[in-house]
Parts: sequence; C-alpha cells; structure tokens
Amino acid sequence: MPQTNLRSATRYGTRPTMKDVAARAGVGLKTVSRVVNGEPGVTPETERRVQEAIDALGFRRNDSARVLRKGRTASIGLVLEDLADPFYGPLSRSVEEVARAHGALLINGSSAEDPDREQELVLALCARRVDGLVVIPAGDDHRYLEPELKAGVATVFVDRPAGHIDADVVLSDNFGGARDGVAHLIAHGHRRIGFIGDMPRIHTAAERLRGYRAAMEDAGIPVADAWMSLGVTDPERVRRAAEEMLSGPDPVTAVFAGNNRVTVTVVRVLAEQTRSVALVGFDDIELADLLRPGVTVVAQDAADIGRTAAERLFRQLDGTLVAPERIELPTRLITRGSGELPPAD
Amino acid sequence: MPQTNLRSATRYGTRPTMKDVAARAGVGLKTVSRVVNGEPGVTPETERRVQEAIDALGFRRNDSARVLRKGRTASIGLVLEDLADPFYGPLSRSVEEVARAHGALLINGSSAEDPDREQELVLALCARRVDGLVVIPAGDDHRYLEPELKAGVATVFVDRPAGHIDADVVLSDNFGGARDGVAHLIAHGHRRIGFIGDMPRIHTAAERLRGYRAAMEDAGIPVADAWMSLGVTDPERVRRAAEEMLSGPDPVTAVFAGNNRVTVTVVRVLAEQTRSVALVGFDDIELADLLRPGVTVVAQDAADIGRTAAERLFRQLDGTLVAPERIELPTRLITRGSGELPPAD
DNA sequence: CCCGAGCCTGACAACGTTGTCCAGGTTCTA
DNA sequence: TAGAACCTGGACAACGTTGTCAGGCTCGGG
Repeated sequence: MPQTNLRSATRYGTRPTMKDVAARAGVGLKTVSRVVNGEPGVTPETERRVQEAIDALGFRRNDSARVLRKGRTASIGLVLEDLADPFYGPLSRSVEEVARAHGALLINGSSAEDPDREQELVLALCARRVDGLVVIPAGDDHRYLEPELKAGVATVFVDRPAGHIDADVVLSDNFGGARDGVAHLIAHGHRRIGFIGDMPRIHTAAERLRGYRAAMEDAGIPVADAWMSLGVTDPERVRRAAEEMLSGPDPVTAVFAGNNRVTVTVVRVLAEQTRSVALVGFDDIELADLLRPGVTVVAQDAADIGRTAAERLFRQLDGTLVAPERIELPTRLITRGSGELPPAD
Repeated sequence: MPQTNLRSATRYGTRPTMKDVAARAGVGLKTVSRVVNGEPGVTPETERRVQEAIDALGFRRNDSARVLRKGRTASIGLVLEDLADPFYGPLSRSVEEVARAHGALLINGSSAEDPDREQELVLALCARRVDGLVVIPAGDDHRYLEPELKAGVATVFVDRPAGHIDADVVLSDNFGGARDGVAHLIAHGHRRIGFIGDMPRIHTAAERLRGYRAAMEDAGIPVADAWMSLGVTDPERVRRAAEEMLSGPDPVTAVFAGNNRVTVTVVRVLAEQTRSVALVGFDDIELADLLRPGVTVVAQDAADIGRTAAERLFRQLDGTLVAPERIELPTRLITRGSGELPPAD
C-alpha cells in the first residue's frame, strides 16, 4: 500500500509537486523535471510511468519556483491609460500577439492617467520580474525606473516619450498628423478653426496643439484664444466648449478634435447645429464612415504601434538592440465628408 | 536634466537581493525583510539604515520568491476572446478594477475563439499560480480544469457556461434579450424577420437564436430557412447573407443581428438599400445614437458583467462562497429608431 | 575477462524570500 | 538587586524547481 503523505495531492488547497510525482512513479525528483521539460536522457518506459503519475495527480509545474531558479518569467507588462478606451484594446491585443509569438504572457494594468498609479503598477510588475515593460506614460518623470533598466528589464515607451531617462519610444507623428488635418480644413476654405484637446502637459495633446498652431501659422492665420479649448476631456465640458466656439460674434466654421473622445462629443454637438460645421478628428472612430457626413479623421494605427513596440521590446531581450531610439509612425488622413464641408459663414 | 545611458551600465542583468541590502546596512537578512514588509520590531534608526541601503542599491523585492514562500500570487487571470473587440475592453477593465481593490494584478489572454488556445492559456495561468481565473469559454469541455479547482483556484465563467464541470457562471439573459428584441420588431408590424448570428455551438449564439425562434413562435409566425444565417461572422460573408435575405421573392422587412460585429456590417448594408429595413442588434455599439436612423439594440452591460464575475471570484477566495451558481444579468432594449421602422413591403 | 565509453538516473545545492525560534539586552517590578 | 517580562535582531529551514555532478548500468572492443 502506498504510504499516506500529509502533503499529498488529494488534500484540498495543496498542489502536488514534482516530489509527489516522483514518489508515485518511483523515480527521482530530477527525472520528473526532465520529463516535464522534455529534456533528453529518459527511457520511454520511465517517461511513461512519470507521465502517468503526472496525469493521475493533476500535477502542474509551479512557475514561481521555476522563475526563481531560471531568472526569466516569460511575461511582459503593459501599462496603459484605460483598457476600456477603444484605442487601447487593439494596441493591447497586438502586443499580446507578439508576446505570444515569443512564448510570453501579457500582464496589463490601467493607470487611469494617474502618474502615481502608473509608478505603482510599473513597480508591481517589476517586483514580479516581468522580462519587459511597455509603458504608455501618465507621468513625466521616469527616473524611478533606473534601477530596473540597470537590472536588464527591457522597456519601451509608447505614445509619449519617457521623462528624464533614455529609453526606446514608439509614437505617432502627432505633430505632423494634426498639422495635416488642420491644413486640410484650411485647404477647404476655413480660416476660423477651433481646437479642442487634452491638457498640454500630456505629450500627445501638446504635439497636436503644436501641429494646429503650425498649420495656422503656415497659412498666415492668427489664432484667437476663443478658438482653443485645452485640458477638457469629459463629455459635458467638451460639449460646452464646442458650443461656445460655435456661438458668439465670431464663430468657428470648422473644428479640429484632439482625440477620439472629443471627436465623438463634437459629432454629437454638430448634429444639433442648424449651420453646417466642418470637423476633422484625431484618432479614428468606429462607424465614422456611416455617419452623415462621414467623419474625416487623422488615423493612427493602434495595432501597428503596439506591434512595433513589442517587437522592439523582444529585440532588446534578444540583445540585438543597443541604443535607445525614437520611432515615429506616420498617421493617415481619411477623408469621409465632414472635413470637406465648405465654410458656412 | 541629466540623461544616463543605462544600457551600458555595469552589473547588467543582476539585481540586489535582501542579502545585499543586509550586508550594506550591516544588519541581518530578516531585519531587511521586516523593513520591506513594514513589520513591527525594528528601531527607527535601524529602519533608516536599511531604507538607505535599499535606495542606494535600487533593491526591489522579488515576488517570485515571495510567492513561492507564501503560496498566493495576488494575481488573477482573465481569458477572453479578443481584447480588440469593444465588448471586452470595458469588461477587462472592470475586472481589473475589482482586482486592484483586492490588491491583485490582472493577466489576460485572448483565446481567439480557439478551444486549444483557451486551454493553453488557462494552464499557463495556472502554472503561474494565479489565485483565480475568469474565463470566457471558447471550448465546451473544461474537465481539464478539475485538478485546478480541486487545488483551490477560484474560477468564474463568463458569457457562456462551463462544459462538464460545476462552476460559477455570470452571463446575460441572451434568450430573453433576443426574444424581446424580436418581439419588438413583431410589435412594429414585421413578420418576415431575418436572423444573422454566430455558430450555434457558441452558447450565446444558440441562446439568441432560441430567443428569436421563441418570439416568432409566440407570434405564430413560421420561420423560413432563408431568413436565417448561422455561423457567419466575417464582414464579407455577413454582407452576402444580408443581401440574400433582402433580395429574392420573399425578402425580409427586418433583421435581427446576433452580435455587435454583425450589427455593424448590417448597418452598412442597409445604408445602401433604397427600401427601408428595420434592424435590432444584440450588443450596443458606439455612436449608435448618431446614425440615421439610430440603431435600436439589446444592450448588455459589459462592465457590470465583469464586475459581477470578479466580485464573485474574490468572494470565492474569501471563502464566503460555497456552491457554484449561475447568475443571469438582464439586458436592456434601447430604442433609437431602426427597430421602430414599419415594414416596407 | 576486463576496461572504458556512453547512457540513465538521482542526490544535493541554490535561487530569494518569509516563518520560527532563540539569544542577548533593556526595562520594569517585587 | 534579582528576576521576569519585553523588545530587537539574527540564524536557520523551507517553499518547488533546475543545474551540477557523480554513481551505476550496459555494451563493445581489446
């Protein structure tokens, strides 16, 4: 009869270990390890016995112990702003696909645009010894990552550059995209063009604002303060900002929306207007082609950004990469109607 | 600010341990542990010295070792179909929020609707010893989870029940929602109503189909095979299916779309039709209210589903829960115009 | 018949942390 | 002032796995 082991697999809440498997199969611990990892040097007969014991006990290797021994976790972390945002879903998914191709799992966390929470998340991931990090920064100082980088944690920043450290970054050409979008409106005859965007302390928002200003300046159009709304994100305030620009003595004839959430709200506001107002938005939005008029946007490819960042991450881990680099991906202007409306003065 | 190139730093790939910290601070190993974990029994002066050493070395506790010792990882796994789908983003986010409230991280993986990949992911998560699992099943046999459940891994299924094992499940009232949606069309005078949905081997698809049939039967309307398209998901084939239903000798006057992706494609097809065709879709879609007509949908609250599932998961871990349960959340019919169009024969 | 080579197998240490337990010192009480 | 209670700090084992290394076996050639 088999001896009753207090730590046997049958006890609720306890899991069988290689030792248990070894005991049951009547072999040594290391032999089980060899079978589990497909290492050579095990007789087919022995392997069969071990496999039988594994199945019978429902053994599953404990990766925590494995990681402790081997030093690599085969997992990477992704810290983004909000997974519920339609921009980040595809991004996360494409990072996951690349990770999967390298046999790694993805842990992700939402910073909710809060620098403290970003740091908390990143450090939690580091404590778990992720092999690499993809970070969409919320804060603007990342010196807290220095020890991690020094320890060899591969790191790629996305969407916004890192603060005060030298690291890879993958981002869209926010400046150029915004400039082109605004220039597109100008080309269609607009001069009084509104801009609604996020706080300029956010890099993307600042760059897009810069693009707006550049396009206006290139066209020799002085910008009125009343045409700009910065740091406004929640629907209610975006709505108010848009309505203000559209009323008053000198109303705008076109609006450039600084991100997808702003665009959606502006579309709602414009739908209520009697006057026709042109609109170009940054970021594509689903169903934009089905609206009347279709929404013209400056699109960035979230999946492409994620893939590029993740591939770079794994090249860091391969040791293929040395110097940090800044990779800027182009945006694409998609004309669907709303950006081609003529000014209605 | 000075930027340091950390990739070329020395001691690449090695991290300080508590032992290193202890040596530098001139104290014992366990004292460092106490400081790191905020345990009592350390003089302020000693604590200061330890903290100094920690900062100087950039020490970060290795959670792998911690997990190995403590047995809990403070992380949960979420296996879903595709994070890029707008239904799953909010779901994942709400699971993450609940996890965060319990001090846990979230690891998620996309199964791409492939049973093998689901199993592979789930087992990888178990090997990492996640404390709990939220699974949106792709396959229909989950007996492979038995050893895990026995070992105490908390598990909640979402959206579809588990196959061949007894486990918690949180899902929408797919049957009732679809029945109500179709009944809504019938109430507006439609009799020839099309149904486009996913493969009936998927639980939600089967339930929604059942709801469609029930509503039709309740109204005494016999269903023609030509009105139903099952197992069709990709846009191109959905388009063809819709076009077929809308042409021919006995065309449908209304369509019930079985999920958000189908709805989007059907909206596109209907926009091209000269005839007005009514539409009700399962799942809400963004901007549905801005289309003309607005899209009437049977909405399920993804965030609520995720929250409910995650809370139940943590109640399992608390030990508050014993018997597995099936929790069905109600759907909501949101009328926006497309479902209230009269039949145009 | 013996020896070396080659193959399987298992004992043991180590990974970095935490729990247990005890030593040594200080303070309080009788 | 002795003794007890208390406090701080450290030595040591254990968590489950993998790398190292050595022992034992078989087999073939000299």
